[in-house]
Amino acid sequence: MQQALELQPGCLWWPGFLDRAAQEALLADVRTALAAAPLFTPSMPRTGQPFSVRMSNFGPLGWVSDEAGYRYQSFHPDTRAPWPAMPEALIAAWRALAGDDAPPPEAGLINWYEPGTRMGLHQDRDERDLTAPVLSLSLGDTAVFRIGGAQRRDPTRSIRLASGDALLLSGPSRLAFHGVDRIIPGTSTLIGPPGRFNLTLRRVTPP
DNA sequence: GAGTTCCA
DNA sequence: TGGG
Repeated sequence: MQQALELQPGCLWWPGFLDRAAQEALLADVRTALAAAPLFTPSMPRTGQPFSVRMSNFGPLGWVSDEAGYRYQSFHPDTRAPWPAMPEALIAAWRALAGDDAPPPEAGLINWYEPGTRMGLHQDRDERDLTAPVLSLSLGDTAVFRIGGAQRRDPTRSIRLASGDALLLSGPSRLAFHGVDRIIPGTSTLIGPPGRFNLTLRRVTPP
């Protein structure tokens, strides 16, 4: 495995973690899942304003957001069907990068970024278990990703996450604010239409 | 509350 | 393009 870059304590970045063949295989898993659990448009709590990014999920629990709030639930908000199973390749990536003591992931959020979409600076803190790390895998066009500290006012830095890259938020960076400023169309030939899938693996409940 | 832009 |  490649050497990880530690952007800040607990934030590890593996550029090129997945080779092209592994990216293609994982993309096929994503497409299979989306055939059963189509992308949905989340909306903001209280206001109902839609996100620009569309989402789906793998695994027993999926992250959703609507006027009722942010939460994890076992079924698709539109179809009401259970989420597709977590692909073995994602479980293997978790085992390889999250650490031997991390309990298996329960949620595999699929975010689809088209050109012009973004994700504002936020913390991942809807999990009941905030000790397990969060693992992110990128497929397709490069994203301009921004990460700061555990407080919104903390300074931030920007990196470019390319197709096949892995990023882990653990320890002191588990609650780091982060977001996606934009994606850069035409930087990958993996998907076809311009855009980026981000797959985020999380443990939700205490083991 | 993960929505929204702008300035150097 | 980077920063905030």
